[in-house]
Amino acid sequence: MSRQPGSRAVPNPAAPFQLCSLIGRIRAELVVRIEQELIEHGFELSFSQYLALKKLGAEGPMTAGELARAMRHNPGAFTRILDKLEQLDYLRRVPDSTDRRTLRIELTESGRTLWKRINACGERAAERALHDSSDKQRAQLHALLSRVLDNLRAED
Amino acid sequence: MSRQPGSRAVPNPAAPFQLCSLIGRIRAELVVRIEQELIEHGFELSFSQYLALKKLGAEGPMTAGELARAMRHNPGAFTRILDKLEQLDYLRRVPDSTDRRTLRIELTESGRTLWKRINACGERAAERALHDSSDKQRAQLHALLSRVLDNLRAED
DNA sequence: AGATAATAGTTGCCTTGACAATTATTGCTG
DNA sequence: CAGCAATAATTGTCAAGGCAACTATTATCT
Repeated sequence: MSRQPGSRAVPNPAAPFQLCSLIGRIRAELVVRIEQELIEHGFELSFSQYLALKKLGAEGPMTAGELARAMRHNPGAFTRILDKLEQLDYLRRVPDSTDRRTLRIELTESGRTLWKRINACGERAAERALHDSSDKQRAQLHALLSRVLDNLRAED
Repeated sequence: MSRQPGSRAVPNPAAPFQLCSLIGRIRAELVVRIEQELIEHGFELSFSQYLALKKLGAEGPMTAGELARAMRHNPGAFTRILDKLEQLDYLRRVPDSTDRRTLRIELTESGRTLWKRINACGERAAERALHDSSDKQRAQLHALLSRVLDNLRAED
């Protein structure tokens, strides 16, 4: 093996900034870090379940469709995530009084306490990623990434 | 629906910079953009197949294991990706002369021409993401993200 | 009002990827 | 050199997610 895949990339002006590769790797590492944190603290949650609880806790009750769209998850797969979390008694599907098609998804009491604790797992992972970045650098990164996201979401 | 999930996040100093969420969304958007580009140009490739061809084209022949590790793919799943690409005649599994366990993965001629064309798809997606960023900003972003990645990869 | 379109959620089917076990080969150690 | 550990790739099995079809309910249009 003659290469060192883990080392910082050599400066290569021809390569037009491998944004996709960097983003992909960071995301993968973030996911495994958060999953590790969850396991180490005794929470048996998949990453998707973690995301759903996090969103619900942060933004309060919402309909299943809203939550699925917020997580960029298709409704079919999402139903099953809700099934599991409801079965574990972390959330409830409450029928809406005005529209009998929709379901209001609420955290239960144990879901709410769980949320606070898994939230800390995510923050530890983010802090690991950013521990040597100053507030100014974090703000820069946030601004640059936000613009990238907006560009990617813009219609043609 | 009272929220506008697509709008820029409100400035919330309490939230410790949602790095994970931003990265996740950017990655998801990048993937769908590249897949769109591939489809629009008539290439029927999955994102993983695209990544494998891209890596092979950029770095030349390597063993299956090296390629799998470079893509952070486990060997089992990777064998099947190779199966398909070999079946489509984009690459060859060449036995190594010195170690009969390893396979040297090479692009075929048609794989090489395909590589050049799909590479352009990826670059268009990246350019869309960064079109309004200056060279200096791109360099900043690259530096900040590289440090984030290094931090995440560091052992405890 | 009645027909039709649109929306919310669920289910079935299929593909993709993760993990463990397996086979073949090579390196190491006494 | 024999025996054992390590490595490369493949295969089987399973869970997660995407997509399309379906049901129930609500909105729209004439």
